[in-house]
Amino acid sequence: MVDGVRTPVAQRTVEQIKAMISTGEVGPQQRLPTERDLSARFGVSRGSVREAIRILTTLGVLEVRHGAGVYVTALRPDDLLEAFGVLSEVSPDPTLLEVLQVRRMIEPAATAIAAARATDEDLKRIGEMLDRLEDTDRSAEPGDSGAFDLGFHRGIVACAGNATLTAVHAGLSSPTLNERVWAGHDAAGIARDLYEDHRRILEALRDRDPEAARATATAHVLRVERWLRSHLRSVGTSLGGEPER
Amino acid sequence: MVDGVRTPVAQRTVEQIKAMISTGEVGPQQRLPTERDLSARFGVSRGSVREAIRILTTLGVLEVRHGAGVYVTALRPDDLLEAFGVLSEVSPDPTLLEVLQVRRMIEPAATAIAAARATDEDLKRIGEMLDRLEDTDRSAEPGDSGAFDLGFHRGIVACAGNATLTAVHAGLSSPTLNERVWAGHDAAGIARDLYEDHRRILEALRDRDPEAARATATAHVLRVERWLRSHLRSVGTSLGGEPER
DNA sequence: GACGCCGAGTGGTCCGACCACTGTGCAGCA
DNA sequence: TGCTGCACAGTGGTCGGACCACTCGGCGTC
Repeated sequence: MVDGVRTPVAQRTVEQIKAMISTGEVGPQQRLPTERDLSARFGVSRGSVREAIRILTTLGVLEVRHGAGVYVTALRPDDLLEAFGVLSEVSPDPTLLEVLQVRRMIEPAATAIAAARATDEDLKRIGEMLDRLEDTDRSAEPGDSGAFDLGFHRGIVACAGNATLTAVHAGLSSPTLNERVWAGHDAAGIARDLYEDHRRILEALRDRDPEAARATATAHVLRVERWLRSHLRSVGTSLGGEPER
Repeated sequence: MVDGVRTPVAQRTVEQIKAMISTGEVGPQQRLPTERDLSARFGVSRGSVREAIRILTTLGVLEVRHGAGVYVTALRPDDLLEAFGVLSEVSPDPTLLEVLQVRRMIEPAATAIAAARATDEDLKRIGEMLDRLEDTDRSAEPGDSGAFDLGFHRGIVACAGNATLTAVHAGLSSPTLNERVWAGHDAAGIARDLYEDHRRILEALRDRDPEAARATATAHVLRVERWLRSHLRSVGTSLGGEPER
């Protein structure tokens, strides 16, 4: 048995754990043997088992509960796409435009679906999110404002009832990305425009008007995109800024 | 409900490394300090640094070369979304419908953009892909057919010139997922319809007609989606769709 | 019966050692 | 001179054991 290829232990362990899942030895939501048991079972060190678990955790397949054990997730799209967010955290600025372009494709469609599907509680929750957004927009620092802006849009997308869509959208609109887009937007004076956009979107949702929802959402993303484009052009290429020299 | 500072060391290390990247201390393609150096610099054990590196490697941010060092990837969207594929490997069938719904949002828009941007070589390449698809469709096994189908659609999306979009689309149309959708489609006899769809899309692209491109692409995805829905229903699955949380 | 403490078991972290691989520079050869 | 080949230093890969932090369930108290 000459195996010419030398497979890293951690990688092999990943495969073994995945096999345990796909063979049904442990199902979704169920608990995995302890790290020490797996270590003995696979004949590798505990550290290697931990690295394998780290990988699968990052991929959204496993979930670790300190002191309680390692569990298989429900394997839903939102579990598996959670890691997706790094994209918007480390990508260079031009990528932000690409991301917005993708959002321009999915957010209007999602908003249209939401207009047809949202329950009264959904609308109430989204409305409250918007109220808080406007409150903090006037009083607190822009950081909080961004969080509620995020909540507003995510709440709408969630109403579309498509977990995959929700997860993809979440990845394209992480807090970090939002922050990078809006850094200094208060001074730019387009806050009022955004305020108006949000209100119109909410009205369209309340009217249960998919077409209006699509149109208002499109206009909104387009406004952000255009603003970002001109902004990037004006400041050049200062990604993440240079902190203290 | 004050959130304490109980941040795990490994997680914090991930943030610190990400910070090194986003501040530009280490750029794309560049080499990171050694594990031992990072260990000393962050004041954590080498094992924890390794776990952090594992996470970032899984996310496509870092790349490890045994004996040579740890490097930052090009940070292109396709690097960062490489791990995206797990979605289609372990997700339950109803997720496939969700995925197609998302594709219905982005693929028509992408095709429309492609119609306006595609070069002659692009069109030539896509046309050849389609020829090969039809050839294998008639002669070889459906597996190859799926590969060319994938190539056709990916080629179109790539013409849109948005790497993020390309990567997202790739994640939503991995070979594994494609295979699951089309398992048995030859027997279902809709191959001819798809053939027709593809030809119309290509014609729209050649006409540089964005609206036609959008319409034909929409019709195509819609056909696939409808086919899959009826197929899933026949085996007793139903579309989930109730929003979580 | 309800409350609260405590200990066993689990993951989290650290340390130090050694193995496996890579790249480089020097010595030896043609 | 020019190239080849090997040794070495540096890097990631793996290991084992030790201890810390957290969870949870059982036992005692009230």
